[in-house]
Amino acid sequence: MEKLKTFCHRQFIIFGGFNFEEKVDYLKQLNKPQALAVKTVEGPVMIIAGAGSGKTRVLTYRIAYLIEHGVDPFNILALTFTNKAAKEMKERIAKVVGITEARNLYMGTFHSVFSKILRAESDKIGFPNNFTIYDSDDSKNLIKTIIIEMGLDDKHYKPNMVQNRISSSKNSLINAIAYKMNEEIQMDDLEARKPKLGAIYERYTMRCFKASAMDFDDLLLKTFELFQKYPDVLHKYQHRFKFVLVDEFQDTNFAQYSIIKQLSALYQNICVVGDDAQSIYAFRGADITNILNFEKDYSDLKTFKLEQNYRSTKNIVAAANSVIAKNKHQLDKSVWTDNTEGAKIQVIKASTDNEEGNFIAQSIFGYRMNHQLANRDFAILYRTNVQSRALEEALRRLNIPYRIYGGLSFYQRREIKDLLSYFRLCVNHNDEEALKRIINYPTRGIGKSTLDKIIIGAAENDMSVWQVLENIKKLDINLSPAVAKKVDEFRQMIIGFESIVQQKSAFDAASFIASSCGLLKDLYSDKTPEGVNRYENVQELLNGIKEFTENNKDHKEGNGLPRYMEDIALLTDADKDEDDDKDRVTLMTIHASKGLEFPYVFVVGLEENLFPSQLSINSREELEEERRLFYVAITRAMTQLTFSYAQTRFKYGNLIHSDPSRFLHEVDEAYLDFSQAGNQQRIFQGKRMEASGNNLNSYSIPAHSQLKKLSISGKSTSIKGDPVGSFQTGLEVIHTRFGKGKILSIDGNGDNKMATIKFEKDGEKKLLLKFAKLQVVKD
DNA sequence: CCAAAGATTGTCACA
DNA sequence: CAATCTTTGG
Repeated sequence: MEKLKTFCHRQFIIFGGFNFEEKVDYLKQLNKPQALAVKTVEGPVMIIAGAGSGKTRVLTYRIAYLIEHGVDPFNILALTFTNKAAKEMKERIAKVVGITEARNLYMGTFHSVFSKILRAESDKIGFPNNFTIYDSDDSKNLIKTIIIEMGLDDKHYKPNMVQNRISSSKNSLINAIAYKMNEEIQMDDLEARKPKLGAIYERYTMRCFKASAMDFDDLLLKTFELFQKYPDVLHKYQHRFKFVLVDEFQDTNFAQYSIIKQLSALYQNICVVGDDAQSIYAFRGADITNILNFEKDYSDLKTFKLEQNYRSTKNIVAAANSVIAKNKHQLDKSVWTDNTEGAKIQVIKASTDNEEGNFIAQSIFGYRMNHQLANRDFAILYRTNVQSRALEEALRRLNIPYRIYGGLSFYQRREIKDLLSYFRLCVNHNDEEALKRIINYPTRGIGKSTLDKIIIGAAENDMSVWQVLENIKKLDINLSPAVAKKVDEFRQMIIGFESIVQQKSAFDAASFIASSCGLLKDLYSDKTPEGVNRYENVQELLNGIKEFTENNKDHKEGNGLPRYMEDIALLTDADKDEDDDKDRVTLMTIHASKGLEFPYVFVVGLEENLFPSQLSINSREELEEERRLFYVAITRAMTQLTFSYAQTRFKYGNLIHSDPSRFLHEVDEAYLDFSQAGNQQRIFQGKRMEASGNNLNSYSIPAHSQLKKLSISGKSTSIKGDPVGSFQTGLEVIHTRFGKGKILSIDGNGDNKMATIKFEKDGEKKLLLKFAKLQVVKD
């Protein structure tokens, strides 16, 4: 319980250190709106909580307040956005009301809470209680196989697109039947020349059912359907959860909102906490209008606004406000702070992504020295995960320890998924995706054509894939006896594993399976660095299982592998607690940083087409979401904020040029400090000229291959340097594309200086010296 | 059926 | 670039 997360460290010391005697005082620690929000416990309540306004504190104390006023923790449901948030809040509540009380709270993410309910009520919806939860890779694979099976072109029906379509339908509570019956949707699909989407959706649903599997979205959709179809079940949970609290309400989607409404319909003790300015998951179906609907759905709603920011300096708060003011769609609210003025936001300009990394690493090094800071005081936030690489290299060069959150999840790594697939298949034989993954890994002579035959056999006989294996001799699916024998051996191996799983602890079963299926040996024999790494990852997984086994020795539901699998299906690596006491710089995406705070924050890659993302600049809504994301990034910082951008950056192996992000211009200049930004001012001027009709777009050269070639040839100075002045008439030069040529004349000034060059091959060309990247021929 | 070489393609955030 | 899919020769 004492093991605290690095980021909440500070907050915890300030607000969390209550013991039992002190607990009476906690209300005095709250400001007026906070105290009201805590004490108004009956009826529907909405708390609009600005960034850093003590939202978690309010939620924590509200729950503590409920418990102290006689509410049984057993009757409280608190839904959070991440497992980690749930765990942390539980720890904080335990500090106030004691561990025994806190333990009975029902707290978790929507997905984890509803998966538990679905397992408990699985018979109602025709699923076994050991159903598998497909992650998005599993469902994408399945969708892809279905598209191919149906004889459709996967270039036209792109699996990713189909998956998104199905996912957003589910998030809007539209199941396959409703999808096919909805005329509007059918028209849309017809217009998009994708009339088979409904059929794919239907088949996908059927296949998941056959495999006893649910995807993430099913956990919501099926919970809703369960409650809708079985009023008695709903009634049970309504009585059970007399008080419902929802954190990060701005990020709930329609399905989640609908379930909350179902659950709280009887007592109406529903409290939602959120900030419309921090809604950053619309892409995943989150719907800001839930906040507006909430007012409509509950006429006696009481709304509280938390507007005092306790986290950041005046400068940071003001900068954030100046940015978010650009958004049209938002609730009326003004965040302010009593904190000190603080330093201005530093703006760093770098010529390349690598240089950006170096600047930031140096900057961290400098701050740390001058202000006696720890590594954990720093966070580097970026828009996309790929950006972490240059930063990592730079930090490593300066020996600054760091920790990356996100990226490829531990549980998504190939070797981990392989081993987990064995476990999954033991727990649920019908798990088609798990079976496909391991039936021939490690190789045992069951190739693609055999697998295809089995899958077709399953479809033709209306069976699960496993059932085909069970009846391999009876069914005539055209397998040679030798191959059929191999398949049967595989089946028997899994059955053998299953009996171990039933008898032994999770760790004993897991390590037995890992070694006897041949996976460990296969990885061990691979001595490449990646192979060694994979082996270590598997060991790490096994260590995790060992820990689980130890921790659950006395658990009433045992410490076997099936329970472990339920536990981890919905974990992300943000939930893995490891090395938290190590002092490291944090690297993460802005999305992952939501809810966290750091004294020193770097927001990097502030470039057009990166942040805001290229895919978001076409619609006002998407751009506003990007802006909210920027707002989230700014408001993570407590004392010092730094922005940075690079003029060139590698993307898919090509060097591309970038303009500074429009968001940089949206921050009121009064809060920015350009002294580190080189000729930043000139760039702003350039932008203005461009806007006023001068069409010479000097800051967006397309991704010329010349740039790349030149930088390889070692003349990187010419990218950021200023070679424009050194050319004169008569000089022999080499151009990377046009080859050798002679300068005939030069005209124009400064950045617009243009040379007329006669090339040996291509004749006369007029080139802007700034971009031509000419090399002088030396005799 | 398999491994290795070659071609293709994604192209943003996450439970 | 890197992950994934397809082709090819054994």
